[in-house]
Amino acid sequence: MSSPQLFESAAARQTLFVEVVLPLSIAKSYTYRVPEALNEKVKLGVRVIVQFGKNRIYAAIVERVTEEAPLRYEAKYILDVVDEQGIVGVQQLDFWHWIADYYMCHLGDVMQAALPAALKMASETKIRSADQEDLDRSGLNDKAFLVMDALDVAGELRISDVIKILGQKTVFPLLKSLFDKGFILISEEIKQKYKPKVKTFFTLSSLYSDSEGKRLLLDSLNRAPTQQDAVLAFMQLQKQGGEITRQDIMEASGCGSSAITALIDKGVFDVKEKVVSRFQGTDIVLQKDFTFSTPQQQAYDQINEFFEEKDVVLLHGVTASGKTQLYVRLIEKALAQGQQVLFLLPEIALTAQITERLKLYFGDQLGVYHSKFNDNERAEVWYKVLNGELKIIVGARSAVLLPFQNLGLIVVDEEHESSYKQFEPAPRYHARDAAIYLANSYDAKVLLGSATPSVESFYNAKAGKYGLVTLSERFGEVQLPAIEIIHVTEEGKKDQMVNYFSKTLLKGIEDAVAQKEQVILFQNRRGHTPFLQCKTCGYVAKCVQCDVSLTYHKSSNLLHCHYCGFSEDTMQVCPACGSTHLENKGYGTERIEEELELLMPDLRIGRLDLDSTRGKHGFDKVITAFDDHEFDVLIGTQMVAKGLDFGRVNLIGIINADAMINFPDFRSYERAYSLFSQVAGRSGRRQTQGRVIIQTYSPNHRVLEQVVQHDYLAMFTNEITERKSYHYPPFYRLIRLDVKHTDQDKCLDSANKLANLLRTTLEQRVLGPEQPLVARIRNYYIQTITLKVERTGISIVKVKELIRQALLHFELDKKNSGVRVVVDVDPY
DNA sequence: AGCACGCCGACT
DNA sequence: GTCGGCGTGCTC
Repeated sequence: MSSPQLFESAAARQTLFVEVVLPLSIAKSYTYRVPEALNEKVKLGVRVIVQFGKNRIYAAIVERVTEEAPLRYEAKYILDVVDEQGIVGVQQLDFWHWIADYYMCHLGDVMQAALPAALKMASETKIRSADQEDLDRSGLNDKAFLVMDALDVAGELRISDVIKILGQKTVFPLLKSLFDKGFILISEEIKQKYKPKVKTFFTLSSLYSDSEGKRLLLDSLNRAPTQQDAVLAFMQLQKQGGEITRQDIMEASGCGSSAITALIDKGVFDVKEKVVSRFQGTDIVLQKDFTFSTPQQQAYDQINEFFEEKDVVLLHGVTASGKTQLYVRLIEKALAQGQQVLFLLPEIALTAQITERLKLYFGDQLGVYHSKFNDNERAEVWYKVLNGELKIIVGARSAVLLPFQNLGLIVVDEEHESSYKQFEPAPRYHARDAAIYLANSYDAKVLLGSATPSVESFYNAKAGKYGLVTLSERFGEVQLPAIEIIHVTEEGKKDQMVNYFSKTLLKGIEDAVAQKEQVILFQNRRGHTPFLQCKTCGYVAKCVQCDVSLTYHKSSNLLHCHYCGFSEDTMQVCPACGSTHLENKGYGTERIEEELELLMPDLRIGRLDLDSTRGKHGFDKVITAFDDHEFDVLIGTQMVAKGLDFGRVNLIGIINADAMINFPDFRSYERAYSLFSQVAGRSGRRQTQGRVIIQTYSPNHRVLEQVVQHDYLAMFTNEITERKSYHYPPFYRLIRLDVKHTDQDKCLDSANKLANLLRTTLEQRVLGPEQPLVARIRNYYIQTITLKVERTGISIVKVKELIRQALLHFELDKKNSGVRVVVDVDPY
């Protein structure tokens, strides 16, 4: 028997291999060999530097460490190990696998979505002149000469720079020949993008720590009054305690930066660098002392009771019923047990208001995470979640992918929101559903909250799969708003319409503003005019690469495509027939704003849509301005519905309800119901009853009746019967396959082939192909195949396996080459 | 995702 | 004849 020492050294000499996840959309998994010197360093979840392909270098994540050498090929060596500790744990890796499996995408896709860019690291190939003076350049051709000239000037060039300089794509052979001849050096440089933020702090040299020293110091500076001031200011600051920066001293003394530099040179100040957080500490006092109302207390008790036996509880609470306070208490409870909490919100938009409220309660234990944050900030949150420094994360969809350690609770607020689903690119995951899986793996609990739960969640609750808790009383006895329906056609006949505004709505706005109240107008369409049509020949301005009409935007004075971002100059003359009779058809938020300005010139109007809220704080600015009563009226798209509380809003106008209701999708009624209810919920928060005016062409539509009656249950019952008879979720699962190609015929042809392939095994579950609403985007024609899969009889795993097989067959057929297939599981 | 390889049309 | 276009296939 060998001694432990001997055994250990034998292990160290063992050849190790690592299976890694590359940040690429690739189906295969790759194995690298570990140089002996790095044996101790390779661990699950650490990043390793690997060369992949000829000259590309990536930071990959170790998924498995093994002693088995790959049989079919010689493994390349890993070049280095980046991290001491894994930046993801076993649970994250398992979660990544689940997402890749369930949503039918590659592990690399999930890695791409999960890691902040700063942790992904990029390889940048750089070239440099070899500085060999004796080499004769006269034999070089023009292009090579150009490259060398540029290198003399710049010193260093990236390959992409060379491509620009030469104006051609293939530069590699040229660079290779230059390299072979010894003219240049090619270096592969990995740079770590994440840099911690460092601040410089000042302390007084230890020579002057006692009062005698201080006196001598000040005396010695008699002939340098500015420096003397600086030192005095510093001493003053020191008394207040805390860290002192150059900025602080400059502000307190009024001296410049040079005086301080001089003092550093004299050895008066010691400087030390310290890594600081990018997030400002909150000095806000925590307000922990609120008390529940009786219904809140009951709901709280019920939730906890359900959590004893169920993993998920749905909290159905009408707007303003005080859900946030329930969340706060539940979060506190999880924190008390030393657990982490994830609080999901549907959109960046929402975070500002709720985050502020939660920050009031939880201070620095709380971190915020969403896509509008810059990479360094995101990487910082990542590390703090990993090491447990942050206990609560408030974030949008991608926050479920953070490396939690001991998750105890996930709150999914506004769980019905469709923005929890990612559509482009893969992974096309639903954050609410993924959260439920994730919670299960941590043995954590999930609380879904909504005033208008999604039909699936409510069904699950009714079926007993989730606990169901209802909060039906509005906090502080606020009444539900009174909702009026305006029949646009009838009003038009009675001459009661002014363009798109009914006189009732205009009068309502006038009255509200006279009472110093505010108004929100909802029109779910951005831009000015959704399409421009020639009155003479019927020509419509269309996007060159998509099958959609271009929307005129007044702010930019351009025609924009909302699908691909294309824009072009607007026209005065019809390009088809030369007629000048161009008609503006339809209304977007900009046009509503414009016409309202004309009708009521004294009104202060603000706009809230994608265009008016660009930039990190764009949304907050508009919201704050409205909250400060800088506007009387806020015109917006569905952004205005997202759970914002404004004290002075008492009238809501929905300009045109029909577009939403008649949208061709199985969820359109459900969506319309929740959107209208959420919008309506913005009115009448304080003493008075709010008022909602809905303009429509179909006043008797059942959804509108249900909105007026505030009857969620009626909507649910209706929907659930329809879903059952037409084979939709929650009774059937949907999987959508989009077939895309630049050639319309080939697209249809291949789509038919794929559908037939699928039908051989999945039979009548396969529907289509059919042309989607927008048949071409970015020059790609699209055909859609939909699978409806029953919940019993066949396992979803089996179905996905059959789809994978069909896709494999499909790709083997050369005739389908160049055709892209996008799979979307639960495409809603 | 890149990037090389390979096969076709428009020019020095 | 070659340059450079794009389609196809591979990367441990």
